Amino acid sequence: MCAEKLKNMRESNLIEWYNEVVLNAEVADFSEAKGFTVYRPYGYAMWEVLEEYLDVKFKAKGVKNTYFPLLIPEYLLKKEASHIKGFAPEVAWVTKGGDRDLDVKLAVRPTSETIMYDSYSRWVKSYRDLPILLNQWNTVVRWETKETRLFLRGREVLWQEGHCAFADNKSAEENTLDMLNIYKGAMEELLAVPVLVGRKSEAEKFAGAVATYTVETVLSNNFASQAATSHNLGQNFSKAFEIKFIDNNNQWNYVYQTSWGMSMRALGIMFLVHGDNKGLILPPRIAPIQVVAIPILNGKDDKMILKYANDVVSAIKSDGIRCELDSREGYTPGWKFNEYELKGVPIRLEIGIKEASAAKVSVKKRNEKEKTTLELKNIKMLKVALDEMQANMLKEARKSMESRIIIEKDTKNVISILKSAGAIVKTSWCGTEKCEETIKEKTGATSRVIPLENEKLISDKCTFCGDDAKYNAYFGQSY
RNA sequence: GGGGUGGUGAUCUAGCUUGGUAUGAUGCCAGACUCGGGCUCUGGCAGUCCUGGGUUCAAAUCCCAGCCGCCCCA
Repeated sequence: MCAEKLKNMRESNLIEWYNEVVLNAEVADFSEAKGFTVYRPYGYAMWEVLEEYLDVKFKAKGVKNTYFPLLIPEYLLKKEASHIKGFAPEVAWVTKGGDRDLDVKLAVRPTSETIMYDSYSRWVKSYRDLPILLNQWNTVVRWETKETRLFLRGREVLWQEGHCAFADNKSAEENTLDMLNIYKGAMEELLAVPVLVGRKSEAEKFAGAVATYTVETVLSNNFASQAATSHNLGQNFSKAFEIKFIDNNNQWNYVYQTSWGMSMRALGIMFLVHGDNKGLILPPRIAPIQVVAIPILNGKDDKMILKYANDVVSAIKSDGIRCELDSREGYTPGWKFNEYELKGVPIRLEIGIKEASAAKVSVKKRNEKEKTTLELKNIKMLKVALDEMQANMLKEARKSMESRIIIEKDTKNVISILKSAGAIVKTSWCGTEKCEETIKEKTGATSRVIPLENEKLISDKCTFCGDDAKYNAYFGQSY
């Protein structure tokens, strides 16, 4: 892709930029099945890093991995009323086996609560069987009818879904917040994307949940995007699915449940938050290639340069850094520079005769303009540089996020800002579904997140309807 | 549902008014180049011109029907 094409595109049309970059950086691709994404090795490698990070954190909380069926019989899906109501419009159905019609329609799971909780109801008899702490890495299908977007909105979602059951509500709530905290960590520590943490409104919460918690992000076009959610399901599902146990007082009780999920979408958000007009900029911790070394040959010292470059790369690898040497022939160094900038590789080393003969390397960081040089004996400094870059990216992203949030209580202003996606607005709100519906009609925006802490109200009255305000909340357009 | 607009190698594109089997670029392959920012040069590869039908000696081009995409309106 020529640089001209990307010029200023990020500022003028973030989504167009995003598509160009994700496709050309070979992160993901469209497929012939409309709305279904192909994750290419470079993109999938990032998912593997995220997966490993989360898996370790989940297991530290006692969660074990499991696998449940892809298909869910219709009657199971219908057991919890608000759940099916929420998902019905986007469920894909299997109605035939070969050319025979099925007696019972099978839903391709849009999420696995129902099929899992049916099993839970048979597994739980006593308080000794609790808690159940399970997670699965899988995909779910939701038949989106709006335009699909790579990573952000696809019909098949690659994710993890955790499903826990407890003897009491306190444990369930604690688990919900624990997981929310893990998601916050993944976004901020790993992806260097700052998040707003809090609760979803009645209208925005998960179908069948008592409370939904979210980590919400803010993009450079002032749209918000939900990166992960954690739900306290209370006893809604356990009552529908008869998940009962006898407690230590010989009393029957329904379990308290949670479910929580993070998907590939988190990566899409990261791309949107960190790129520039040359392409992606990957935070070092998620980057499949953290350092790329490009040999610059001159025709007469090639052997020596390549040997030196290989030695350098080995030394870097032995420090635990994901480092590659790109010695492909037929591509000029300039071509490779552009290629790796597009792919967002954090650090590029240039190794030619100048470097090889002086025992040093030229270093170019993806997020800085100037090239520097580094003595080979100090090569361990790359690790420090990567850590610094990771920290700086989060800092910069946080600054950017904060600059896009406006605290405002003037109704007219708020409406006009929301309508034009001029910012994310924090304001005081009554929190009712009816009020949110009106806001959506007027502006296209929705409530994104309600802070967890008890904050001082920006105003006593709801900015939108004038009733008594209950809490402050963030509003905005969203993907 | 109504209206508009488009469909040409893997990708983008010219040609269509005025019919004569397709233009250029990117790409891919082979090679050259003191290969330090997508360089340059040589040769080659690559197309059911969305599908079906019609008109014609002859259709990417004109006509009809259909399919698919995008935009606008309901």
